[in-house]
Amino acid sequence: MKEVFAGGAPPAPAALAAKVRTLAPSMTRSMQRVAEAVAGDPAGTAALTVTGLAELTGTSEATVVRTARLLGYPGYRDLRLALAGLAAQQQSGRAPAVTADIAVDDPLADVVAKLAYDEQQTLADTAAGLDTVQLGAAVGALAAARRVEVYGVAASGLVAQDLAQKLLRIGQIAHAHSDPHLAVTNAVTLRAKDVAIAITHSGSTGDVIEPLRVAFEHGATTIAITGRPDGLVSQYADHILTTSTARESELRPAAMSSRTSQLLVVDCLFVGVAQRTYETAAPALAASYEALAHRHRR
Amino acid sequence: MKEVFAGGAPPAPAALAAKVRTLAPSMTRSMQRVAEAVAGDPAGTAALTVTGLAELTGTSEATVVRTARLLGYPGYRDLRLALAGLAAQQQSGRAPAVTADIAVDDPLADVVAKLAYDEQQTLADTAAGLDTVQLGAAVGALAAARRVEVYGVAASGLVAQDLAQKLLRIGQIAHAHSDPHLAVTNAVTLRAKDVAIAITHSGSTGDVIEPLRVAFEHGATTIAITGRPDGLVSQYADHILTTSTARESELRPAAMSSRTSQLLVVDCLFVGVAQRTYETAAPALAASYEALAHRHRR
DNA sequence: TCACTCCTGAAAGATATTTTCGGGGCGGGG
DNA sequence: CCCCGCCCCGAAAATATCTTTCAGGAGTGA
Repeated sequence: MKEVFAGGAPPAPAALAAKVRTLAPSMTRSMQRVAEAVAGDPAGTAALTVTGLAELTGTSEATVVRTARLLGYPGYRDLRLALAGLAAQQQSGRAPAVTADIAVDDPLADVVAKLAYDEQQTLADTAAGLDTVQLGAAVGALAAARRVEVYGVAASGLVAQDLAQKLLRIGQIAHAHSDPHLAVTNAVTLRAKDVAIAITHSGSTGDVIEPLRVAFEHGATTIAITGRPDGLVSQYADHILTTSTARESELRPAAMSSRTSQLLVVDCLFVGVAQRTYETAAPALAASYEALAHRHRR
Repeated sequence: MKEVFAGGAPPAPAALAAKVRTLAPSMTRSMQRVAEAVAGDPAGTAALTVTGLAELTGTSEATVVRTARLLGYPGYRDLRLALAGLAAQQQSGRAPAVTADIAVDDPLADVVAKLAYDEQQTLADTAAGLDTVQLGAAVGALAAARRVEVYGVAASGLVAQDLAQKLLRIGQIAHAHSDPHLAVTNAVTLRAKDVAIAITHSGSTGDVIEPLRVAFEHGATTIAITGRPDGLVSQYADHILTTSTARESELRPAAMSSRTSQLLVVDCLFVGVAQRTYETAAPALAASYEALAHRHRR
């Protein structure tokens, strides 16, 4: 039987604690015990059934239901839902501790939260700081490129590989180099219409600057992805894409956030190029997907 | 066979939307309808009984309960409580997620904004969905490991390298393998106290599963980082770390968000291990920083 | 086409919630 | 001081809701 709830009063979301105080005087003793338990530990009581809450407060199911009614809910079931909501709010509300640095004795849950938060922050900063004009120019150069070479070492080397992998999948000729000698050797062979990209957080990684310089001097279009646009690498870059830098700490090396930032830039480049060369990129993407399908079992 | 969902899986409050996306592929059609309704309108569905939700989605009560179970709750009742919590958070919290797909003719500024937003979302989902118990177990195994081998191909291969690089910097013996044959060859040499990690978004990449299986059978501790905890790879994993999956589109291949998610997990592992082995990790970090300093010019 | 597996929903079974109903405490009047 | 009546209270019945079982049936591979 569906009992239509009388008064137009919709259940209270967060005002529950207040309501308890307001109505407490008009409650009987046992109902007060129930209300008290509910207001004192929303999360805990939300996990209990009527019977459970009745036992906890030393009362009966009937009293629990009566209390729920008095608080403005159609029944205990609805009070319980409201409690769950309240608990969730309280839970999410007390999370501002994540702005702190990661400490040696932080529990893992905190580590996860802090890392996620920091990386989100890095992404926001990068997106805000990215010069879309420079990005557009870089995309244009890539889309028209005959061949693309990407230079990066260590953590940035992985980003370089990521970019090369992506460009390959949309039919571009792209390679990543992390061996500085081979990179220079490779750079010597570049000409106009070729594009060279250097990725370095510090902007002063010699092993990466050198091949970019060589490419630059041989007439290739050069792009730098760096966290220090005033760094040495910029001297040889036609287009400069700036990544953001987050504060680092002992347990959170700079490589972590710079990588996140660099990857976002790389993704933007990739999508930009894919848009510009959609006619060829789309089939290439589909084809590479198809070709790999049989490598997955079951 | 590793139990994927049983035991230590605590119900997820905010991770629900992410969990739906993660598990959707392994759901049957009717269960997907239920999951979709739940993820699409938490507040609305929280107000419904099993029967109501079954009718709304055109399925049966049994299917609704099955879906709740699959999502990690003991039954529908608990799913409903979680939904109420989620609804409350959305209500009080930030604006609803309005993620438009990236279109071919989006201006670059939009591309940047959308990509950044999507990746932030992915990070939040991953953090919310990460099982800290599993993470803790994985960290423990790594901290005590004599030797660590990481397997991954293509995009996941880069993540594997990233993890290996990081572990090396805190004095662990770690290597990444992307050549499947060499990986298997390597896996054969593993023993107890060694740790093998497989990284695969699909959970069914044969080239990565095979070395993990070999390592598993040779007594090494095995860890899987995957977006499909129900995938084949989990059979050979002692610990399973789940990455989140964002919906993908033509211009935004799955590799993009899965990589972001995987990297967060890797970072968490790294920091966790660094904490546990702080005595040796801190000097190692400092030393590697020092050793690279002269490679930066000016 | 057939056998097989696995999804699916109807209905039985188990729990949880709500309602009913009578016992009993407490205060006021006799 | 005792009796009466009011109303709070909880036990248990009644109802709603959730869970499990079971068998039909769709889809799939041989």
